[in-house]
Amino acid sequence: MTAQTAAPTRNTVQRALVMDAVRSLHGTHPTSADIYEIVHAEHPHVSRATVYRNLGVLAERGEILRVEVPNGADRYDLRATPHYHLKCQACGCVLDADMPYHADLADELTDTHGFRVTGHTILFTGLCAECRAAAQEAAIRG
Amino acid sequence: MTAQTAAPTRNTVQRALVMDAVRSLHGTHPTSADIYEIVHAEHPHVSRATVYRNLGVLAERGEILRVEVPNGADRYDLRATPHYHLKCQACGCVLDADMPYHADLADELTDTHGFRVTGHTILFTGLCAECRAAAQEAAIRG
DNA sequence: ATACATGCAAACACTTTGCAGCACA
DNA sequence: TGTGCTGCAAAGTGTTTGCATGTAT
Repeated sequence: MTAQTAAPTRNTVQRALVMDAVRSLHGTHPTSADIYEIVHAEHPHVSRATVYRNLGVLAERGEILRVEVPNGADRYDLRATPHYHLKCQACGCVLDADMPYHADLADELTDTHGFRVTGHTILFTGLCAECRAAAQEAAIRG
Repeated sequence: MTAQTAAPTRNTVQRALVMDAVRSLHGTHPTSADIYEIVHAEHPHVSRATVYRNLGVLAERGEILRVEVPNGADRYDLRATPHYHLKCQACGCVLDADMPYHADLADELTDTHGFRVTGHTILFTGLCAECRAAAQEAAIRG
């Protein structure tokens, strides 16, 4: 095992701005676009590429959590402990799931075909409260 | 409840070709690109849009299963019973997980915030056998 | 006959990248 | 003072859509 070279990082203003934006949007599972808008509103010179790059760096460092959503933009959050998510099929919003984390879920795998499992995600799908209400409205009107 | 209008579908040659391609690739979790290539090789006039549209129709009808993979192309398979998947972080390949389906997993949710859960997916991540071997090779060489 | 389906190309959403200049350590 | 970072724009990937034409029922 060679010495793990620490990821070289500089503390740039832009990086701090991205981190601040994520912090300020804590709990809303913002997309990179949301974060870009926050940062860009105050500092118009900051580019989208920089936001993406810094979100990547911060996620790699474990300072923020990247939630990869199928068929939708990646979302970010401060919460670094593993947990699951709910995604609305209608509006695409994402919520944290209030449910214990199954750290040993991979133990249930009977045959991994040589695969080395390092983690897992669970995504619940359905309709959020708002979209459920909207759907009901629409049903009533025919 | 108004009568559920059956999804109108015609049995076109193109639809059959897409279905055949999925069948022939059963077990490999092909992407839409894989399926398009198969179909297009034999029938060059078939367009990408048609393949996408038909994959959508077939998935909606339940004849095939759409596996939505975060940060990667959607994959399709014949197997219609719900099950979980393994995704290699290095090469992006997808395998079926040999693991019982937790039909009542959503019961563990203690607070759904008004969300009506209709389903869930579990995606295990890690390294497939091939990429594991490749990584080891690389480590030995330094 | 008439919708649904097709083919084409353009648009779309999200993300990455090449490159020249800048600035943190 | 050098390498990591930035901004810009362009390219890349995967998918959808507008529209005129075709075809299954």
